[in-house]
Amino acid sequence: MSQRPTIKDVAKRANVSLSTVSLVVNNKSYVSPKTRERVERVINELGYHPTSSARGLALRKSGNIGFILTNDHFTQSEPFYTKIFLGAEFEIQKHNYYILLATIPKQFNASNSIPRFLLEKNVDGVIVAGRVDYKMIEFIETMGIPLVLIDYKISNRQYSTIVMNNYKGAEQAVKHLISHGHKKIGFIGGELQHPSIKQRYIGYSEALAGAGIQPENNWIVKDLPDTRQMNGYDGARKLFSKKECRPTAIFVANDAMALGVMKYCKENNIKIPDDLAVIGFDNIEASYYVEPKLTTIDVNKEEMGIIGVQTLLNSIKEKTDIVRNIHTSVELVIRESCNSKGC
Amino acid sequence: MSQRPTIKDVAKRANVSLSTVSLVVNNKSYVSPKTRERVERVINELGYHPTSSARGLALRKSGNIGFILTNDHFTQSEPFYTKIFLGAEFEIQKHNYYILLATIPKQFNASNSIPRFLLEKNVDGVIVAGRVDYKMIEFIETMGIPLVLIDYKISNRQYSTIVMNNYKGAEQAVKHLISHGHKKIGFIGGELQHPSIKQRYIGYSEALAGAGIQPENNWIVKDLPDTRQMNGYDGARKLFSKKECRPTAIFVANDAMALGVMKYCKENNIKIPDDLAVIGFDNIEASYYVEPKLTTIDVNKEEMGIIGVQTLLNSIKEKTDIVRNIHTSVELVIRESCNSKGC
DNA sequence: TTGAAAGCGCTAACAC
DNA sequence: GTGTTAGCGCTTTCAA
Repeated sequence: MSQRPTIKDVAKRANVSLSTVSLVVNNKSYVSPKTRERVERVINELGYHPTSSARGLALRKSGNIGFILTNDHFTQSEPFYTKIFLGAEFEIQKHNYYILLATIPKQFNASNSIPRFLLEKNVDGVIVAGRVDYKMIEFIETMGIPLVLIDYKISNRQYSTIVMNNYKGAEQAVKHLISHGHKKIGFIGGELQHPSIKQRYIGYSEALAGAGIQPENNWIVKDLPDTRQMNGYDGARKLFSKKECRPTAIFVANDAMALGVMKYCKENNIKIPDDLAVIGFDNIEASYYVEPKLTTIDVNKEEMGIIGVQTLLNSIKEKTDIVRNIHTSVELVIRESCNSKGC
Repeated sequence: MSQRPTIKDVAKRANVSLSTVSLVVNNKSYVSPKTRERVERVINELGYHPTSSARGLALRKSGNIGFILTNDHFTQSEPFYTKIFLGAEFEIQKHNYYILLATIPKQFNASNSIPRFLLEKNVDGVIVAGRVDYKMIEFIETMGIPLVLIDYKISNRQYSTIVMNNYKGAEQAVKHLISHGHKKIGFIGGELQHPSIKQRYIGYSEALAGAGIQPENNWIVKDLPDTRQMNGYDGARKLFSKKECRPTAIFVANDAMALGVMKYCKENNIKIPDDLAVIGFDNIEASYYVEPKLTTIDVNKEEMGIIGVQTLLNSIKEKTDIVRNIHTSVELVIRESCNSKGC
């Protein structure tokens, strides 16, 4: 089997030196049109292409970026992070890079959690998607590798970050409710420490304020341990335990909890959307096949991956340390859990 | 910023030669316990790791495999091929390889369809998922790169192939129908040239034969142009145009067409499952939120990716050209489109 | 058992 | 404008 041609073969055949070929291939410095033409002809004849590892070695660049997320995020059935990943894969191709994927345990452990591509200098930059152990971030930073975080924000530290526009999404949700005539609009949230949930709460509050509505305290449940479905259920129970001044609509901080709310309502004969309008956030897959289909805020996961790649590639190109914080678009998806009849 | 240590640094500090360090790192030949211990200590002190591009250059191996699929397969909303891809990503990590992804146009065009990683010697093997232009396959073959095809079979040529067990799936579907008391079981298929559809048809025929049932000609529609939903609709129309001897159940060669059948039935007041039992194939996402939910054959997409990786890695390791043909598991998913009431 | 040296294929000063 | 040369960091004969 014939070996593939090297730069040497091209040089020999074109009667020029290695460096001339290199110059032609990389469009560097000036090469006379004649020799350029000749070299190019030979390159085509031979089907020459530079070998990536040789070039990588000489340039100390790999042409790859790393994509890190935790195991559980990669394997969970709701394809949130995998969609971000696929969006990144989609975009990276246009830039002639490749993505190397590594999933790591939730708990950082220096001996086995460090992606091999970091150790082996096999990436020129890294995207971290979702919350990972902060030690991981620190490690990447000490290596001096450009870094972009997607759907994860670390307070008090300056990293480039891509997050969905939680504030705006919440605002849209609440405005939608208001436009349907609702005034008593509740909020069910999980851990407010979670930066996304916090922004959604702020969006909720300010949207109400903007409409001149002063929310009652017992419309709001924000002391839930986390954002899983069961907490939505519990939140609804808390909300409806008090008879007086019940909300007619609820903005739930994510779809998982919204599903819990719907379950509670079904069990307690509260009709959605007639007795109660419900609106979620995230547009998870389950949200479009519950009964009634859930109105929610769609998050463009692929876009987050695409913009993450663009942002990272920019910081690789620039040597300066510009920090960018980008909020990606969200969109109200109107389904059935909230209609005008209820007003 | 301190440069990362090289093999040279280790050698110097441990007072040995480069080659000794290399031997230790790679567990080659015999190194005296003393020096091995000393070298290993220094490696840990310095946090040394071999650089992938340097090693790749010396060994003429990249440590990567390529994953090729067509653009339309990558971007289509039904995540069939992306699930195969994610399964492959999941598996590859265990083997200390990386996957480089390339999507190519449906129509092969030598100037722009060839993944860069092939040209730049950046992969040690390739997985091709789904049907691609045969020229692509040929090109990979002439490069002498190990190849595995997933969900694509080329007749008359010997390649390692991973396909779902179409035959068995069809058999299970039909047996399920029979176990519900159905005897008049129809088949709606698309292009029988498609190897998967063909196998499903054979599975259907033999399952009937096994039960001593001789299918009528007008139970069977297999002259449809392709396997899209509208063809299922048309197929159902053909089937029901003849009044006499209608089937009481239909095995449809894929879910997309099954959805078309259901649409036809809804429009023509044929009740599923009471008037007609329907069973599909593929377990696409839509199949679990149609009304009624479709009983179907699940294809384990992730497993196809996992086994694809294992198979490819084996052929990379062996230098011999063993060809493997693997049929991955399928599973009957019982939902609502086919119950006992109808019998 | 270990070391010296050549080579993997490419880039980048620097010289001419 | 183009060639010479010295690396980039590693592996692998071949000697000792």
